[in-house]
Parts: sequence; structure tokens; C-alpha cells
Amino acid sequence: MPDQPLPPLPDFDLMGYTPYRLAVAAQSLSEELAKQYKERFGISIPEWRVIVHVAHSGGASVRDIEARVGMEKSKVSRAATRLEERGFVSKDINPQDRRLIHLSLTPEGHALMTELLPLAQAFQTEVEKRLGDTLEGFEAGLDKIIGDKKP
Amino acid sequence: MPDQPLPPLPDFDLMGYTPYRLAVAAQSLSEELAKQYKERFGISIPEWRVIVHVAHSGGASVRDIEARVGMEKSKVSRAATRLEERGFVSKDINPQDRRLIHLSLTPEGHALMTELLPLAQAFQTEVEKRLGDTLEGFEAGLDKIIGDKKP
DNA sequence: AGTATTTCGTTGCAACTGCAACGTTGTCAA
DNA sequence: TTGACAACGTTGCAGTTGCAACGAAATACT
Repeated sequence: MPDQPLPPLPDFDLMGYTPYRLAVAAQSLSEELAKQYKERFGISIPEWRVIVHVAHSGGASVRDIEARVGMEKSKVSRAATRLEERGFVSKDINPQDRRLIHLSLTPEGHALMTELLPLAQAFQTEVEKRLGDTLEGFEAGLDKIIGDKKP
Repeated sequence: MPDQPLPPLPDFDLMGYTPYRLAVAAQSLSEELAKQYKERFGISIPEWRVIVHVAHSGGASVRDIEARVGMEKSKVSRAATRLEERGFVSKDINPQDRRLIHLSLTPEGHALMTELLPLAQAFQTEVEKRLGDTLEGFEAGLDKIIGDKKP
């Protein structure tokens, strides 16, 4: 007696599933980018995000980065520690509120960013070129997924 | 003597950086989806990807999934082991090539997918609705980033 | 004032990850 | 056939992750 009593499943193609496709695309792009500065500067993705935000904001607390960049605070904390150990950022307590840690670029960190940022910009340009005329629609879609987070 | 000798950095906004935005969007969508079946079925993302591919292909080897889904083979292996321990898939050695492990759904796994897939489909529909008229351009952009992988 | 509550950053812990090394099995060629 | 080589899946290991718990510091409440 054959076991055919199971009703067929709805046919579901993972390769056409948007959340999956999005995850694959993100991983692909992230790895491609990370590879560049990982092997050249020894900077991981969390460290990259922290230092870029510090550079852009000109000094921020762990909580700032947690909120703006959407990283776990422990992740931020450990990334900041590694960056400090390497001499790229300094961690100072905020005298006004001594719970806060003020992260800022050291001269070495500044020098690092001077090398790193043009590289990142070039990658952005290359991505835009690859997206071609779909760029606009693509970015619009990203906006809709991310939602507005501009306080 | 003030320390102003540092040349200003190119102003770089992480929030407008496509690779970063893509990563955030992917994480957001993945977490939103994973939350549903994680707390209801105790299935992690790697497990989800494996079992969906097994269900769709009607049986696959670890290597198949590694190639098609883009997961590390050790990750596939461990996810498959967990799924087997929970009774959702069975791992049998392929008699033709005894190096290969044939993963297939158990009746319990089939039942799980019967519950899970409609949920996933509903999420897809919701995402499409959220993307609205940007859906087409967005998917086209994903295609350009992922590259064609349809053997 | 003094006390409770909240916020901030760090740390302990268990789970997960990627990578290399391994044993097993199959393939190829001498 | 035999031996070298490649493919497959698992496992050991070190590094990373998220979560909860923690101490220190600030704020709110009485």
C-alpha cells in the first residue's frame, strides 16, 4: 500500500521569495565590501559601522550608535573596545553625564578614515553603476522596507 | 596651539549608503519573519532555509543546499541535524553514492510545512503590498545584485 | 534629604558561526 | 588492481553573537 495520503504542499520557491532574496543580496554586497577593508585594515563590519558613525557625527555615545545604527549595545561596546585597543578611537567619559561614553576619532583613526572613506565611496559608485536604471526604484523600495528613521 | 591640522574627512552618511541600507532592510525583514516561526515552531533561519528547500525540491543532499541556498556546508549539516532530532526531516544515505545524504521530509515535517508555507506566503503578499508600485523596480535591483543563478 | 526607578555600558554565558582538518566514499589513471 | 586524487558530510576550535544580569550614575519621587 503506497503512502500517498499526504496532500501536496503549496509550491513555494525560495529563490523567488523576497525576504530570502534580500538577505542573499545584502550578504553578497556586505561580503564584497567587507573583504576590501577586512584584509587591508583588519576592520570587521561592526567596527566599520561604529567608526563610520563616529567619524560622521564627530563623536557619539554607545547609546547613540545603538539607536542610529541599529546595533546591539553589547556589539557596539565590543566593537568600540577593539577600535580603542587598535588606537583608532578613544573612549572618554562624558563629564556632564558620567554614564555616557564619548567615542571620538584619534589621529590614527582619522588617518584610517582618510583612506577608507574614498574606498567606500568608490564601492557605492560601482554599485550604482551596477544597478543602472533600476537604482531609483531599488532605493525607493529600500526606503519602504526600512521605514523612515530620521528624527 | 589648537590642533586643527587634520584635513576634514569627506562627509559620508552611513544612512544613505546602499550596502548598509540593504543590510538593514534585510535584517529588518528577516527578523520580522523569523519571529513568527521561531516562537511558534522553534525553527531558526538556517533550519527554515534547509527545510524549505527540502520541501520544494522533494529531497536534497547537503551539497545541493550548500550550492543552491548559499549556506556553508557545516551550517547546512548542523541545521539538518537539528531538524532530524526534532523529527522533521530524515537523513538517509544515498545508495547510489554513499557519500551523499538524502534529506527528505518526514510526515511531521510535511505537516509543519503545511502550516508554515501559507504563513510565509502571507508575509510575501504583505511585503509586496508594502512595496507597492516600487515592487517591480526593487526586484529588478535585487536581480542585478544577486546576479543570475538559475542553472 | 533619602529612596526607588531608570539609563548607560560592560560582562558572563550559552548558542551559533566560519574555517580547517578529518574520515569515508567515489573517481580516475597507470 | 592499485594508488593518487577529489567530493561529501561531520567535527574541533576559536571567535562572535544575543540575551540577561550586573554595577555605576543620573533622575524622579516622597
